Amino acid sequence: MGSLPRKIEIREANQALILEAAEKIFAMNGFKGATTGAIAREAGLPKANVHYYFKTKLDLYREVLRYILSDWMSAASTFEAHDDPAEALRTYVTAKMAFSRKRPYGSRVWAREIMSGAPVLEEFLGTTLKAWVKERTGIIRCWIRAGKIKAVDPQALLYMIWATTQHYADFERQIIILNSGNELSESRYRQRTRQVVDLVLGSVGLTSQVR
Amino acid sequence: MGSLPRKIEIREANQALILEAAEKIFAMNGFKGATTGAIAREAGLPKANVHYYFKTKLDLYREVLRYILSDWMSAASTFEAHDDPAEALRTYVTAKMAFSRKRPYGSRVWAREIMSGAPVLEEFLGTTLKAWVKERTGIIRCWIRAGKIKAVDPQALLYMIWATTQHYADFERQIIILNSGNELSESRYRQRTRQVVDLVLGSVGLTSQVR
DNA sequence: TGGTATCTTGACCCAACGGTCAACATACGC
DNA sequence: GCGTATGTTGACCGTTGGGTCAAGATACCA
Repeated sequence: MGSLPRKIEIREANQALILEAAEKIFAMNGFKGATTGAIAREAGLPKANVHYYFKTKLDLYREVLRYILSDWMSAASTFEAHDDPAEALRTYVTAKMAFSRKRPYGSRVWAREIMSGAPVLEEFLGTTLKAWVKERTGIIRCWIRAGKIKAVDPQALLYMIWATTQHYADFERQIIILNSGNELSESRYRQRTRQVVDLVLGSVGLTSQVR
Repeated sequence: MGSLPRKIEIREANQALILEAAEKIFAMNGFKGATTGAIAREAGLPKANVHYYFKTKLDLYREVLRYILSDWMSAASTFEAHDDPAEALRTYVTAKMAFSRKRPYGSRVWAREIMSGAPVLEEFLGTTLKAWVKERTGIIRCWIRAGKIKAVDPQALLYMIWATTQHYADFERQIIILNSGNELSESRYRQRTRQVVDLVLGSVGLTSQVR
């Protein structure tokens, strides 16, 4: 199948397998609570094999976070795709909701890392994310000065968007239980995404055009 | 000092000491990641003493959750304190923000429990909380029918309020790092509380009277 | 086909874990 | 003061944890 040497194929396939298993186990139990044995079991490999591809548990954890970060940043980049605040916010919130749906484990690993004091993500938060926030709050301030949206605190708005969208990943279990044990269907989730968009737009004084 | 027998005094004081320490350690590392040794160290007691007051780690964990729940429910009860939606929402959001400020560890233990699949809280969520949500969404639907607020999805609104207010406890570390390493001062936090209230009111079409 | 680099794995090591226990200390009713 | 119930603690136990290793299997190049 693949044209590249089989050895490399195997290596990448196994690494991906382990990373995916690790993301799930770390999401479930956090860094300290996760065991390399559980990760190996989840991946269907012997423990020693996990340690062959990733020297230590911390190395593996760092790799998982790096993997999540790349997806997070690509959702983040949708923010400035539009000039119009309504369109920009709608696109961003929709992208974040999609991320929560597609990678709930990733979101939970992130949340647990922060709750543990962000020992690994500290540097990223203090540099890349901080710069991102500064830029984005600048854009929001522009919108306010231009009278395009209500005068809200940009950071409070950003945090509300993060919190609300990530809630659907991090608290998925709670949402399911409150929904009588049923997962939100694909169509219900799309509907909910629209409702969240409407709430966010409403919070800055923009009424959704559809209604 | 105390008029009640010293033995009981000692017992309650030690239990409270251990519970507080446990809440912090569980918040930091989750159930599996936390160790009874770490809890004992945090409480300034030998490990065996912790096991004297709480038979197993799971017992202690359950007790910590029960302790948190009582505070959570008292914040929840502020919801129906007012007839006017603006006043009710303001009061509720303010109470939840105060809870996040006062008991950040409790909020994080809750979050971690849910992310682990809610093995212990499952029953509470499926009964008490579910009933609470049903009642509250009913109230919100009333407001909508009466034309007092915009027609938003009640559950989506509730989840947004939970997510946003709990974000200030669960992601405290991230917020601090994004704030150049400084905690939000008491006055900044009060200001932020008002900003969050404004966003929530805005999302349902109510403009804060103050502005 | 033979040699080398990479992959696979059961067995193993030691530290740390949750939990127990027996010996001792303290408080309190009598 | 004396006996008993409660509180305190270092030492200990069996298990599980992260990580290692050496011996074998597999893929690749010449």
